[in-house]
Amino acid sequence: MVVGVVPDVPVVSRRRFDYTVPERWRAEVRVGARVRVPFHGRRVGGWVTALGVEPPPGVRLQAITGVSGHGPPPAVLDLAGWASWRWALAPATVLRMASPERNVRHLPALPPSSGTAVGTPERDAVRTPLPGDERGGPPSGPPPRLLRRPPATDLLPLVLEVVGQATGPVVVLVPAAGWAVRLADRLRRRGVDVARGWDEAAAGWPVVVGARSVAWAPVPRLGAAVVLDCHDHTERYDAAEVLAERAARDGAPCVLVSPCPTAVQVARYGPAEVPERSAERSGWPAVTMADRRGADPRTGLLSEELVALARRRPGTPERPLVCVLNRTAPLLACAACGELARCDECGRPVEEVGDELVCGGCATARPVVCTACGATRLAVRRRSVSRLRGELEALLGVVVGEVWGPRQPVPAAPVLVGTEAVLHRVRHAAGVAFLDVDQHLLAPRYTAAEETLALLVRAGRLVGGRGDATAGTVLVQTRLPDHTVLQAAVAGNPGLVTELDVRRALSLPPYAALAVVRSAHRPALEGVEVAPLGGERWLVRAPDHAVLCDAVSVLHGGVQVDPTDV
DNA sequence: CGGACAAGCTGA
DNA sequence: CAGCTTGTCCGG
Repeated sequence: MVVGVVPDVPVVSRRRFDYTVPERWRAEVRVGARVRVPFHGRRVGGWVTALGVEPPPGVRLQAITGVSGHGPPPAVLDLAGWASWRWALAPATVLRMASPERNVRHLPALPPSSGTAVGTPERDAVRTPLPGDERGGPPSGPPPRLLRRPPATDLLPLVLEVVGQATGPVVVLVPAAGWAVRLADRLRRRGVDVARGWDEAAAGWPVVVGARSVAWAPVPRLGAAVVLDCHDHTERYDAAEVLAERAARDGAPCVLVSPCPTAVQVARYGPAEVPERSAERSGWPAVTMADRRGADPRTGLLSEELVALARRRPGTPERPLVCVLNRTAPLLACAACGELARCDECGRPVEEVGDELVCGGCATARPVVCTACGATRLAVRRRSVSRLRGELEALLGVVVGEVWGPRQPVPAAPVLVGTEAVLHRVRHAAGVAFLDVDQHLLAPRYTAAEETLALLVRAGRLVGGRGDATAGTVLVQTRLPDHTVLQAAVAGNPGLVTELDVRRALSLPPYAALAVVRSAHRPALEGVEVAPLGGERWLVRAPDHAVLCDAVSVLHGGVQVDPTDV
């Protein structure tokens, strides 16, 4: 018996290596199984991707040295092959995400209430080896649904509805592990059997709930997929897109929900199903703006509106007033009128280089003149974070705690100051104040507007929707009060964000597909546009992902597809 | 990735 | 030319 194995060594995992299987492991060696193999003088892990293969002539095969346990089922192996093409990742990198953290030798029994198994692992299927992006037409299922639901919506009824209608295992993808635990508990209280780990998912539990990696859950064939907060993006790949692709392959219904679907998702899945205007508005938080254009640069972060908010809604350690401030590059503002100095072409902040203002994004240069009032003196708007805490304490007369890192404990204080990470560390807030929301809006990334809206969504969850009488409020301090993201948040209407027009004008996704390649020399790629980004980084642009991914597939590493920091 | 081996550099 | 660094190749 000869099997094809993908070694758990990223650089060589695009190739398949063949091994013989000694008699004692034949029963355990399935497609997807984790095995140990001798490889180039050492032993490494690997995944069986094909059974009964014909080895190339003239190679003397070695035998596998063990079976570690279960691995991803055949459908997930195929999905991993697609994902490694789609995001230019080594197959081993993707397969690790699709494999259990600890070896799983035996699958547990199914829960008693679920009666019959909703999915049985395919034991002897013979699959095409990785990489394998040549796929047959998917079974026709319903098209994915993109639902826009405001931040304060309870999505349990929606999940229960999908679970109730599904004819196979349901995978629910949520944006964070804590959310997954809470949702799973609530589902169990409603009598739903939710898998507690990789092994139970593989055994055929009817519902699997989790963050990112649940997109790779070892379910042989999906009954349905649900993605909550589908706008939430991950670093190397998009888990929501993985799960949607998987549902399409299995002909399963897929529901993607978000308060603020991205422009790319609207282009891919069609316009979102939008709730009634007043219902959506009442699920968004009450957002007020503090226009800081006329503010003194030295007191620019401490507005009257902030003081009023602290008076009106004094925080408690359980429900603090949260102040968000990003520690990023300083911005330039007009010393006379306070207008931010931005690029005429693309609107991003500029830096002073010699006697010119140069755009950090498109490198367009212009003279040092304020476009609003014509003054020629600009002031650096740099923040001293340590000073801010003291100023807030003096101004508000209460203890102010700092939360800057993801690790340190959250201090028990009625007022907290931190970077946007603080929004992930607190569950409830009396109010959230973005002390300088322009830092987020003008971040040098084309997704800055969408990411800022997503931050306002997070803030909205902490304070509650304006339809709730006990809810808090969100304050945004800005010199860009006309920005569509802020207008949309104030109106509780994400439909006001006209991101697609901007993207079309600048040939950005979804009107193009982008990748960043790290290389000392200009990469020689066919059929795509290559432009230098500086610092050994190159921007690759193609009309769509198929062209882009095919082009960069000749490179062996240093490729990031769908980067946001360009 | 990491070992094997070849080609290139250095100092006596 | 030994002894070392750097580069290239390749794995079943």
